Amino acid sequence: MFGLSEGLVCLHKALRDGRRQVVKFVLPGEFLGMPFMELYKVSAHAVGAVSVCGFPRDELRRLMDASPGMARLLINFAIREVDLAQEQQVLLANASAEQRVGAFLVGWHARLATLGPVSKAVPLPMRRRDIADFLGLEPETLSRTFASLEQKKLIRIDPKGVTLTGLARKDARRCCIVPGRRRHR
Amino acid sequence: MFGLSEGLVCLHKALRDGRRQVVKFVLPGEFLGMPFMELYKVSAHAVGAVSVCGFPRDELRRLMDASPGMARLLINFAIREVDLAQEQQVLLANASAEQRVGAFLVGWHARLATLGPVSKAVPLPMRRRDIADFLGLEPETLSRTFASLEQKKLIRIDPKGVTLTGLARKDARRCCIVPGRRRHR
DNA sequence: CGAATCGTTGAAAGCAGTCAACTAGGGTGG
DNA sequence: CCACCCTAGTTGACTGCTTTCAACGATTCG
Repeated sequence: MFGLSEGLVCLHKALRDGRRQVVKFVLPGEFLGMPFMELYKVSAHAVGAVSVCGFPRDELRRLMDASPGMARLLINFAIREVDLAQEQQVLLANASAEQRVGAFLVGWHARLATLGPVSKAVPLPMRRRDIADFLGLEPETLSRTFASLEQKKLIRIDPKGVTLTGLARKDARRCCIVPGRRRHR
Repeated sequence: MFGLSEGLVCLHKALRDGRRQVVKFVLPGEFLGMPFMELYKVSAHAVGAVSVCGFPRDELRRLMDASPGMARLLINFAIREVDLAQEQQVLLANASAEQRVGAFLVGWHARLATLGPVSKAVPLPMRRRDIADFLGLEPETLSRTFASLEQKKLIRIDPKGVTLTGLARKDARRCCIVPGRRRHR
């Protein structure tokens, strides 16, 4: 099991036909995968330089056997993972391209905010294809959606990221939970 | 935390606009939700008659504190949950309607097989809307896809289920992992 | 038997995917 | 330092799958 101390890692599943499903973007302070997963069913690639921190499985197991608190910690981590995955299911199954992108940008901004103070300028170090594969879209559609959001004055496209000028937390909720209908019109 | 001893339960998230995302169908012998999840973020409704078996949280915690094996058991359960959810992500993000339905039928058949001997006749006790919400489709699309699969002699539509006449395990793989392209044509 | 819901079928529209061409950016070598 | 190349990203045109709206059968339950 590994933890990420610096950089950005992209966890994905290869679909054997060349397409990929990006499962998660891992930020510093988060775990790469689940502990004790015998056979990792996801691959990982670094976005830029990273430094990781390994926990030997045996040692982790000893720690867990010794202190029940450790076990509960890992279970709570697992619960959050499940919840995240299910929220992503909701997004992938029910949201339009614009809703997916909006929810991603707001969520990404919120996650970066947990690492330290951030401005409205949101860096996007990963490739367009990574974001597209995360959202279940094609890079072309992602690009078009960015352009559309910029025309609506909701974002501004920067060299290596975007600036949020109209999207707010509520928009994330609106994107994945609420709005009047689903997709289309 | 609850376990299901008889019947079928449908776990879903309500999206506040009337739509739902069905997260999982729970079969006898499986858990409803995750242990220790403070606030369940999914709802559940029974499909037909069910009998559940409750585990008081405190007792479960004592059990876990007492035996490290118990903790590992729960973590392994959580890992499977995460993997299941991620596989579903792959399906929702990348598969066509036909692939989703095919993968669902094969997977459902396989899960029923773990409960006891089953024939090629697969019962579908849940409503069409439940299946549709699970697969991220509309009931109309699901119905059309069923009809299309029947015309291709891959299934036969029975009164309360379907009979698999051409779908095999490999088709599930083909549906969620392989084929030449993605959706469309 | 009637009513209400569920499921199916039909027709039309829209969003995203595909294919293709073009632009921008980054890195390398001359 | 500039020219070149290669990749990433954008934009355009078009196809088509899925959704939407609507009406029609089927089933279940009172």
